Amino acid sequence: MSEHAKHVVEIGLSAAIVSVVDDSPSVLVVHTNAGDDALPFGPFDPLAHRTLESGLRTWVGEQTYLDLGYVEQLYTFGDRGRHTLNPGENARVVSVGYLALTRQCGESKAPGTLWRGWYRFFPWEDWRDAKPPILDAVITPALARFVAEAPDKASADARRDRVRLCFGGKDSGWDEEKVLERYELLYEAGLIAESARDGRTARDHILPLGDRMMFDHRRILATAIARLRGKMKYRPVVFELMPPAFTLLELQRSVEAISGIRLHKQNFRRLVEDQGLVEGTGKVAAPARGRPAELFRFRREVLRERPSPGVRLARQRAGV
Amino acid sequence: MSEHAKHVVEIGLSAAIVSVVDDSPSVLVVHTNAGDDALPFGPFDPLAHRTLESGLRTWVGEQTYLDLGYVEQLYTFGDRGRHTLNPGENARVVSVGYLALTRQCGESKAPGTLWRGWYRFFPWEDWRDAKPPILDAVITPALARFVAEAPDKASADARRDRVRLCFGGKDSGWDEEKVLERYELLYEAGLIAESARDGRTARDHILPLGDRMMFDHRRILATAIARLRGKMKYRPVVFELMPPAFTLLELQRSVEAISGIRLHKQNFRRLVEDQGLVEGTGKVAAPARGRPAELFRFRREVLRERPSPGVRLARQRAGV
DNA sequence: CCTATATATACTCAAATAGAGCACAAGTGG
DNA sequence: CCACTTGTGCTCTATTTGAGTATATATAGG
Repeated sequence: MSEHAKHVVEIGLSAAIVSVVDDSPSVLVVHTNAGDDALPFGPFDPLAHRTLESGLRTWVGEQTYLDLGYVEQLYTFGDRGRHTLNPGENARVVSVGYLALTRQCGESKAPGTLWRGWYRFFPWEDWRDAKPPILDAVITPALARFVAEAPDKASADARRDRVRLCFGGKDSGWDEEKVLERYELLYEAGLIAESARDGRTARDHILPLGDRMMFDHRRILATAIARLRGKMKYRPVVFELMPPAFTLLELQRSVEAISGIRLHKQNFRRLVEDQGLVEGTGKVAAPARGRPAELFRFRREVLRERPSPGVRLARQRAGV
Repeated sequence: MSEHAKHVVEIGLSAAIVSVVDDSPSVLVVHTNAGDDALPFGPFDPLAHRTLESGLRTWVGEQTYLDLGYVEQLYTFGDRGRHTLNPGENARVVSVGYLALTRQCGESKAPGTLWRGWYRFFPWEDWRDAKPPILDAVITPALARFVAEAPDKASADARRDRVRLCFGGKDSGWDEEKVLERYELLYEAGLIAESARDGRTARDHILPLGDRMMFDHRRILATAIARLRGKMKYRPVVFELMPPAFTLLELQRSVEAISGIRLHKQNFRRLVEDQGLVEGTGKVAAPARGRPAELFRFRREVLRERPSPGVRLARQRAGV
């Protein structure tokens, strides 16, 4: 071994592979023996692959039979204690998280893997129907306790501000992009399963706040959701999740599914059409009920025309 | 060695440490024997450090005697051929790039390091005085050749669109955030020194387009500039580069230095003050010439009040 | 002292964008 | 036909952004 042996680590690649099925944004998970879901992950072999991304595409293709369309690097995590199976074990794994989008859905063809709606892991992130009840019922009181338990006043103030910025307050509303900030706050407040697993808090402090995942995979998924929610607005990435032809309502439902909020229908259409993101096909969809809608397709040309084409979110006020 | 030996790599941490001196955004570089500048970089020791960032902070502190304020991870590069010293050598280094901001400037106290204005590496990125002459003189004709040399029409169209999106065209203007896209285009078009070094193009194809750097460090720096130019707009990171008290013009000059464009003075002040980013100190600056300006300080409270406080760019039209 | 010049700061005005809603069209199932 | 559902066109207003005018306060030089 070389004198640099102590610096030697393994690179793990984790992928949040996302698809949208029936208005439900889903992520491909590996169901493990431990009971927890994990994101598909594999080692990076620097001899076999020229880039990290090509390494990722290869083993994802082999393991999941999926052909990834859009792939984007999220973040590289090196935290000890967040990636070890057993607390005693010395972690030498650095994991690079990726976001990948794919159109294919339905049952996963790979053994041991399945599609899971991502709000199972983040029930407080889905504001489409209403404010998620878990917020008032569980999270807000628990965070109020977290503020109250602060060692001194300055620390309490800081905690209070952080809670308000993450989860909104009287004046400030819900920011759907702060997925990671919210998860990290809950983790650091010692309220979720991973906090106890990583030895940050006592087991009886834990609340039932969504399903836990292996390693730091719930954190990677939070990063993925946040990135997708943000990116959607200035890059036409939603269309990676849509079939070749779709109605504007279907498109809107996908955007709503991802962002977790309801949009104003007319304004959504205006923004999408004014930006030249779609073009009509002339055909109409088979109407389940109601007036049949025109089928649209993505206009690839926008990528050349506009500097930052994306689906701006035209929020719909709650209760309308 | 374990059976995973083939997956074992070294992690290198590279940092673009940025400061602004006299309206010139600067980056700390290590002057190497090879003549090229390099970003400070060092190995990551997973046994000594719990996180990648703490590892970075430690050796940067040791090597440069700088106390880093703001630190942000940029991207993890694993490309073979972009990080090797010699083309024959088998790269087993994955480098994690970081952006760090620091107020301290003046001469660097660390031996072998010095501050360099970053536009030395990207002369086409500084539009403050005028459109950089290198664009019309060198870059535009070279890229026109790149388009003309495309193997077929579809490829030529794609190249033309890419050039226009990166460098602007008749209708679309200059997007100061596309630093990385522009660098990558020049690299892939085989026009810059690194392209030849990495064996992508012949040596006589290379044009004098800014100073080259070691490894993929110019790419990391491009990523850093792009990130900072973008982040500035929705996070108050500029203040990490400002002294405790400053005039609004000094603040504007710093923002202009980083973004590489001129701003509209009155609108800049309106945006900064309306957002509550600064508060007057009551004192006034010693006037070199002209009416003395009030000294302001950063209002830390905005971090608690506003969801995304940042310095919006109120562009000044060229020629005014 | 007066003027040219440079900077600071207040305020106005128009264009573009975003947010909310009304009205009506075109289908389905009873 | 009616109740209901979805689609589509259009209006109205508030806010934000982009650009410019006007005026205040300093220095330097004749």
